[in-house]
Amino acid sequence: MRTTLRDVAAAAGVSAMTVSKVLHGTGTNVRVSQEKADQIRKTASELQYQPNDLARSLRNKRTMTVGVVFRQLTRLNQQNPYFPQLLNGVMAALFEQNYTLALCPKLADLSNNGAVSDGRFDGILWCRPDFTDESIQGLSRSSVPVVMMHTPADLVPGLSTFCADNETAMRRVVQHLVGLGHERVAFVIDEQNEAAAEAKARSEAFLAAMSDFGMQGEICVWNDDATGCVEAYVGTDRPHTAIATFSEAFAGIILRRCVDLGIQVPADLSVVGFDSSTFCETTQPRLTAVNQPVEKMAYEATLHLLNLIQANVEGLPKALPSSSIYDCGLDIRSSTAPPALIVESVS
Amino acid sequence: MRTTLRDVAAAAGVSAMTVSKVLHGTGTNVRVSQEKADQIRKTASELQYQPNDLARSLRNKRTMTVGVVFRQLTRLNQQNPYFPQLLNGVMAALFEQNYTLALCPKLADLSNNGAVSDGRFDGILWCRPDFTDESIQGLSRSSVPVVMMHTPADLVPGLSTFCADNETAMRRVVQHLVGLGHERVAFVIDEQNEAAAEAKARSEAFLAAMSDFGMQGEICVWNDDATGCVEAYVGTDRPHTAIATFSEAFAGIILRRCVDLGIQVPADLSVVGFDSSTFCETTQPRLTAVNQPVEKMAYEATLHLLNLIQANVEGLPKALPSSSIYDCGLDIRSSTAPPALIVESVS
DNA sequence: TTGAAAGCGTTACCAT
DNA sequence: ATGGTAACGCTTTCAA
Repeated sequence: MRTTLRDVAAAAGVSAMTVSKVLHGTGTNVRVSQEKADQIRKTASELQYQPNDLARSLRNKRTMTVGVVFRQLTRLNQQNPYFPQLLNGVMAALFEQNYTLALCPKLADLSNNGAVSDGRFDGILWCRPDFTDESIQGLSRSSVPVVMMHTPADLVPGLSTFCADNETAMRRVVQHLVGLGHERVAFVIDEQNEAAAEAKARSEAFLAAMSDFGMQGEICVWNDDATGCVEAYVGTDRPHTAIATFSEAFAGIILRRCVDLGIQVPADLSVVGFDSSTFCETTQPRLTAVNQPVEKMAYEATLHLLNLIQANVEGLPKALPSSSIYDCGLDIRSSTAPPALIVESVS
Repeated sequence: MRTTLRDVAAAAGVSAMTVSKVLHGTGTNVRVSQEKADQIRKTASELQYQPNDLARSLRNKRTMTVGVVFRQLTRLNQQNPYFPQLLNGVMAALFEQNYTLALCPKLADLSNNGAVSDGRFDGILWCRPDFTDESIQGLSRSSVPVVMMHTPADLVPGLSTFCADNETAMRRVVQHLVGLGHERVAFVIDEQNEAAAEAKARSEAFLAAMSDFGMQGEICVWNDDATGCVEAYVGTDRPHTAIATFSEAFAGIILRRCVDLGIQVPADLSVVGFDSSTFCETTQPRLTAVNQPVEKMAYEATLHLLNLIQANVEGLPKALPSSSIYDCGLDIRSSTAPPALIVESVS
């Protein structure tokens, strides 16, 4: 049996609330004599009293814990630096304010229908942007603050969003590729990300940018092991001379695929990734990629969440949701070059 | 005001406990008619009822959350793969059993004196092996299961430990270096890890192994930016021809330091790291290192913890603590070589 | 098959 | 300056 506040109170010959005041000192209105306070602390220590945080949280409606729901439970590894970057930002913001970080894949289960607020968390950072209409509803009804990462503005009513400027980013990609002389360009999405909110945003931005240059882009969805590479690019009559991808990690997979299939990058095919981390320096060839400041975004999103929580606690009225858009530059490396030869001109 | 179980009960015209049974169905002994059950579920959904997990956990004494206390709050990055590896193992074990992972630097605060069990966690994985006598006491008194990583057996009475076989590992390091012809070898610990439980273990193992070869090893503690390199290794009259380090990350720092100072590795100095991850492939030169299976250890330690939790829940008697020792091979790469020239023979 | 009441451990309010 | 009482939201006896 664990010792409770009451045990301490009994042992010290005072009431439970006196002990509570002394040990957790919320009270301004309640004063305890120094003498008694010392006695209580001594007794608590002798009895090895451990306050039950669950009970405290239940009363205080405060857990000092933030839940992070991530898109996909991937392993942390060099091939996919996105998740570590995200966590770095979140941890930096959380830990300096003594919050606990909870990783809960269970919440990400969409069968939950966005049932997100169950008292365990003071706030939620939602990094899983593929949702259904149902989960969108659930999210916007949440009784605890929710902040969305990688979500275009106004997709989820009432919630603040932190998102890349996909329009400008894709425009830069297209500009770069077209500037190199490419005319047949595809935007390739890995199956895993097909349902992501940003997949739509980037696809549309890509098509629009291509169209502005008087060209027609193509959207492809490929299997997670880039089977599409095999299907479409064996032989010399390749449908595109350049492809942009939804993620850095997927671009990496494609590069390896190209090696397998004897496709020369960038001579035969130019490849552009999304998210430009140190990983891009390690690929063969080094990967040209859109530079999304994931860590910064995560840090600022978390900070924003903490502010919302604070406002919530202080009973302030709900602030209006904000949309933060992050400009993303294009880091040009070695995986893009002019098309080697015009196999067939577009007339 | 959030809707509670009672609101649902009132709306459905039944009692609170009936609702509880229907929605969380613990009861074998209590039966509710299908009709009423459906009605209750319908009402709950209409009212957007969200069970409060805090209250449930308080009653059930179960949070389905495991706290991970780590040694040092470092950023996740390529230069220090230890933490990602650890998390991979922990997550794999936890998430497949639907547990939530909590990262709580607050608990790591030693001022806590090992006050570790506050109801929020069903169990704790302690990856912060530098502790005081006081915290050791606190840990072994914990009312929830605690499993120790990186802790030599029998250091904390009553707790299961998962630890590298430091003795064999250091012996292998010494054997390799001595085999190459080195006679003046140091084991270098970064300040940050000076208090780690394994620092002592590895130091002693190193000295013993050296002694077995009839040589006297030296233990050095260096500043985290390897200032020791500057102090001791500028000029040609270097005290050692080879150094082994406490960690892979620190070895990386030393390698960069050597570049700054014009020390050739491995010609002037051989360097051996601890923990052999992909990082060792990226250093210049590639780093010879002890191969500690961090992810595997973390996975198995977490699994063990979950078993302890399960036993705890089922009211089984406390199992005897176990000590798991992991054999660590030496991955020989390019940072070790025979000493270039004997500057001064040892008589 | 169902309900009432008592608690889990803590804290807030209102007395004294 | 201190104590009694109620409540946070849920579940578990026990009784009907």
